[in-house]
Amino acid sequence: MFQSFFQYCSPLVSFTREDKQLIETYFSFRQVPKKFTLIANGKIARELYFINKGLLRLYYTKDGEDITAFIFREHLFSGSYDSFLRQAPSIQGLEALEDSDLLVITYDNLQRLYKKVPKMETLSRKIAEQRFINAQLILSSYILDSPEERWKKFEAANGDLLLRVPHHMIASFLGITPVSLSRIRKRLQHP
Amino acid sequence: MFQSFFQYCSPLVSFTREDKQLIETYFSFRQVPKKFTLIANGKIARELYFINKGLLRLYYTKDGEDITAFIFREHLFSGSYDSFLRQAPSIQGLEALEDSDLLVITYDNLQRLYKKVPKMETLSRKIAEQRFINAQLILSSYILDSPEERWKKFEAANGDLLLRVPHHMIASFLGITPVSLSRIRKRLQHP
DNA sequence: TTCTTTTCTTTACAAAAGTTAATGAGTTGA
DNA sequence: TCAACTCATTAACTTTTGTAAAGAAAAGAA
Repeated sequence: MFQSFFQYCSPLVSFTREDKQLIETYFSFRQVPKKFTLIANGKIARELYFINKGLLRLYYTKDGEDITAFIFREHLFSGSYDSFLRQAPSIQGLEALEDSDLLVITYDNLQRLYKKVPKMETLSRKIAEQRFINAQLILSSYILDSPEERWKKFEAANGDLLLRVPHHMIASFLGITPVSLSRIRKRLQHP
Repeated sequence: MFQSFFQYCSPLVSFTREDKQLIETYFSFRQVPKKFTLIANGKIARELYFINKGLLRLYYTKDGEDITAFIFREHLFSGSYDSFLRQAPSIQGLEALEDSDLLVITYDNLQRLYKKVPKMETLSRKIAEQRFINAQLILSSYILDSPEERWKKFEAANGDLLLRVPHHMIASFLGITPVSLSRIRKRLQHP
């Protein structure tokens, strides 16, 4: 149950056997079906999720349309961090794109865990840093690359997702319309 | 010298008098002139800067052109975080847009400080979280808003910078060309 | 299965931004 | 002071993307 979680942690902090046993008691396990909404836009994100199996999508809603902010794969932490960290209403929603198995920790439990296991603070700092670096990377791609280049990079890095996720969700993540994505794909097929 | 630094910290962590005195010894003071390069593209960022006075610009270079990634104001931490955190070559440069007064801490000193003052770990985590939230905010503006809307928001939030920073640097931050920014400004003047 | 919904692609047209180049105002520095 | 440079704006033209609508294929529900 916690195997891939501690595998994810091990390059970041070294927990003792006792640490691990304690940490496990602060998490709960949850299975959600495809299309299940974990965090609704406007609500406060009280939980963070480690994905054992499945796929979660973080999205904005604008003019009644969904715009993908990020797609989380298995063996990653996921959540509406912005809302979770500030404990303020979320401007993003989080939903399952596939039937998913999740490890869940609440905000309050995490704060308690910081006090019980100080190394959790280090883990949290490193995850926050990683997420920052990642956000920075995506942002730099928006700043530096054309939509076509962004598509190429996405395809190279996440080719498998193309079979698991509808293209219009990927298009909005790339900052373009499905129509434009279709044109780009056509352009690249017949160069 | 450290007044605005501890003022910045106080909502995040509460340092004791002894903490503060110790922390001060790990920083150094530096004055740099306008146009001074603090971190060159390709070098590893070994330092982080707290801006007592002045303005710093983080930028990418693509095809020989500068593209602004962020503009740091006084009373903020600044640096090429990506490079600093990973201690890997920077894909960004950092330069002074005005004569600036900086508090400087090195990577090694920061690691030592974590051990001496554990609360620094909490401060670092919270700063990383803030920076993540900020990157997220900028990214969501790229995803959700048109260039025209981004300009309006920038003007509303950072109107004072328009007098301190050349417009073409702001244009590249907004993801458009100076020509396009000029058109947008004209369009908004005569609606 | 059959029917409905979702997903993906295509077309034609409109709108916006990029590119290149020219102009003029304002600064900088020798 | 005067030449050189930087910066902002404008124009003409090209390229790209957005919008709206329609049809085909695939997936899901009754």
